[in-house]
Amino acid sequence: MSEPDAEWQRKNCLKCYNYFREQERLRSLVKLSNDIDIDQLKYIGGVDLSFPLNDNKHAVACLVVLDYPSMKLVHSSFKQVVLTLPYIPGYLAFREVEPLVALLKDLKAANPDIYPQAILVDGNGVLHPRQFGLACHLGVLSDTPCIGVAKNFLHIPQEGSSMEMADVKSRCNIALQRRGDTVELVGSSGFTYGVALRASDSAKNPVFVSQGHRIDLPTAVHLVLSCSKYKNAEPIRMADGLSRQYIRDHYPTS
DNA sequence: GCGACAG
DNA sequence: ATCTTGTCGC
Repeated sequence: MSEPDAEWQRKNCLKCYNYFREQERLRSLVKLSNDIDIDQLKYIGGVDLSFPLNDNKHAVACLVVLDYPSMKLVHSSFKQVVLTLPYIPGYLAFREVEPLVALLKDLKAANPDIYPQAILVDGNGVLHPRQFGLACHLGVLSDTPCIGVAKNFLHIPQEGSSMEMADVKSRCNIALQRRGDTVELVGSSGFTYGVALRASDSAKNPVFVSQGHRIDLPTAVHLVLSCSKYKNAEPIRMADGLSRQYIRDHYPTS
């Protein structure tokens, strides 16, 4: 069963708001060189949103800060969100980025000492049709180093067979044998979108790591791996779990 | 026209 | 994204 008016809604949103052009404008502000010195890293952030069941109007955004490298939780904050847009592949940031920027801004004002030197974002960075996913968007708007960590592969239309889902999957099945193994995601244009990373021995499926802002790819991969006990890196697992907990406690069961 | 598509 | 229990393996 498909959803005919989801398609209708998608096309109208794009026409009305020119999100495509907005991404192309902000893309020029992304910095792909490295600002992170892992030896000096003290705090690492994680962000995520959770949604109540049978409710497409509300969500809860969560920011966590963990001590590095102990991965102990040192901060968590939440923001309730009223959603205005549907989820559209390639335009996730327009649905999620604003509350995340607000949470970061509030933390910087209230407790600058624990403001994270880097943030892991649930979604993609430059692994994106216009090389400007949520992790880039959040990084640019907050001027904070960000890394995209996605649990699923986002299809990149114009980049040939090496970036097709079937091809990526088969390459991963062959190359990703144990924790730390990676597969490079390079398009026919020569652009490196990111890597598929096996973050734990027990998780067969990889995460997709890409540069968001002010970080290079090797540093990003190293950092994600060093935060990973399971498939999902601890900062993201924590933000995911706590925002879900918040939903349970603040919204009626449907 | 259909398919493919982070969360 | 969201629902859901136990269960298999180290």
